[in-house]
Amino acid sequence: MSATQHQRRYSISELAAEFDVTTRTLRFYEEKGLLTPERRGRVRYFSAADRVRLRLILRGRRLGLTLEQSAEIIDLYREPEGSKRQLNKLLATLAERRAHLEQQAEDINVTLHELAAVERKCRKALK
Amino acid sequence: MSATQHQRRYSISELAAEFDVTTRTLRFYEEKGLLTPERRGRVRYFSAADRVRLRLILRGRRLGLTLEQSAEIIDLYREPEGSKRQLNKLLATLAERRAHLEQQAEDINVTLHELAAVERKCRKALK
DNA sequence: TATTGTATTTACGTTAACGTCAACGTTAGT
DNA sequence: ACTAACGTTGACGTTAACGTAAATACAATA
Repeated sequence: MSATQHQRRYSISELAAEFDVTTRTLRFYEEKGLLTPERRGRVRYFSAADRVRLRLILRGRRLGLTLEQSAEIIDLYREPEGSKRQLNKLLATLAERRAHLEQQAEDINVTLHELAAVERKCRKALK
Repeated sequence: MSATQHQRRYSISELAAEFDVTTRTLRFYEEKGLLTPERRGRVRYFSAADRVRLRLILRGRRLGLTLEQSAEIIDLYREPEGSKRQLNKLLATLAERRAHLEQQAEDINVTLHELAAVERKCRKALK
């Protein structure tokens, strides 16, 4: 099925260091069901899939999303399945998310322009 | 100096309704020093300047900023003044903010593309 | 064997950004 | 005078997203 499977696993501190978060954060995300590391004994080992999910979670965090919202988005990434009704609901959710993101993009644009204006004034004042 | 001065004032519920926030929120923002309504007796009356600040705060909120961060940004909008050292520090702050915003913009772009891919799959599955 | 390093669970603490009463005052209309 | 609508000041409650500390386990190493 799949090509060369890299069965690479990550210890909690490894993953924490790579993404610059604490181990507490990773355990917390597991507690919330966002990460599902394998256990060897009591010790956690995170998979490549966990790593991807973590990346998505942190991206959401940078955008000011709650964990629940990030979880919802990650959920969207699964193969779209289900009844016609379910698929339509999924489309609606996607539209909502997009609207949010576009609003944010607009906010960013406006702010960047305003900050640029401040910067010009500032440079002018420096001369 | 200034042109026709609209000395329009806003009651707390007026402003709350316009921006779709609660009065509690506005009082909270005042408490935090982000809004400084005039008082007639005990009653608050918000100025056009307050209205602008509120707009900025809410924009920041949509971007996931804390009130403190929004306050900092609003602060940047005052006339750039002070020593050369102060101006340089201001420039540094501006650069920081811009970096953040550009990171967010990038995150949004990536996410939008990913969601678009999901949407395509979804529409395909609907046929 | 003792220490160091890394991991675990449990559990209480913290901060931001409000929500939610409670008790009360003022003004306009009936 | 009574009610309704709108305002006020406390002050305690709530939720998310971790921080932090305590007690414990296990492995490698000096």
